[in-house]
Amino acid sequence: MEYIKSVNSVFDIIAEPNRRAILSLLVSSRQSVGEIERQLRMPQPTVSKHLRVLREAGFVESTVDAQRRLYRLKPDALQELDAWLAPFRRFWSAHVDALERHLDRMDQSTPTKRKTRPTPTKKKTRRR
Amino acid sequence: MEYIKSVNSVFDIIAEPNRRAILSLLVSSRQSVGEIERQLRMPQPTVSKHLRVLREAGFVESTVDAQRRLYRLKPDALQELDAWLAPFRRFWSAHVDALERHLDRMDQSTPTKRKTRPTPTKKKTRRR
DNA sequence: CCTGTATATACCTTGACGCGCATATGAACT
DNA sequence: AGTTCATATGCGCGTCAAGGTATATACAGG
Repeated sequence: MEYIKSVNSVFDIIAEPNRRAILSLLVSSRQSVGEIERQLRMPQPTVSKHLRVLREAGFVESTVDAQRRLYRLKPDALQELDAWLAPFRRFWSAHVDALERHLDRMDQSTPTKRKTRPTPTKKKTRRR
Repeated sequence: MEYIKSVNSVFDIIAEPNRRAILSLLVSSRQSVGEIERQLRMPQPTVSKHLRVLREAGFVESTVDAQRRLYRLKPDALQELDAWLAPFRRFWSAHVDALERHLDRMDQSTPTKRKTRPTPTKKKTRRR
């Protein structure tokens, strides 16, 4: 009948590039299997298999539309990942703050070359 | 000499439970290899190999202290993951808002069974 | 009913990765 | 130098998951 799928954690799910592509596609709107197949240019069995994994892991859900199945994202799935990430977010934001303070001290101790950093208005996460 | 490790993306890195454990351990403070080995009860070669992967991927860096090597987190590494997550965060927060509005409407349309939801003071992320 | 379309599943192969074990490298100390 | 501690690396093995191909299921329309 059914074999035990050992793709357990959120991390295993999103480790697969094709699955990430599917998720990123579904975040904008719901899609049928054929639409995913064409947009991502991957063979249909591949799409179906990944969709099955995503479905059983609670990342997506499907509704039937005659022969088609429309897949859409389920909200909660990725929140576990977000939660895991939280401590690290605190960690690196602390470091960004330290860097900002350091640069601010640099700024006022070297009055040459102004205009390098505009006034730090809001505390914003720095792009890599 | 050196063989190319095909563990490329951030997602592959954190797909490994032991690596996640190491990262979670390092988020609080820097640790030596031996300390990691003992705290996580994993054989030393395993620790060293995972640390190598993490180091080459830019997640950690090491400083030498005599025979020991102290490993610490590098800030920026996980931000790529955070960035990838952003669209989904928008997606699910929209859904949480919709749910809240729905529940609020439920609340005032069914005056029976009060006390189930206390007054929605601040907009807080809902636990899974 | 038969045919085309849409999606799912079964089987097989292959390759990657993690582990265990042994060993190498290197530093400190006697 | 020899020994011990700390860490890194090389090798062989087993496992597991992804991909390809073929096939099954299911629905729609003539």
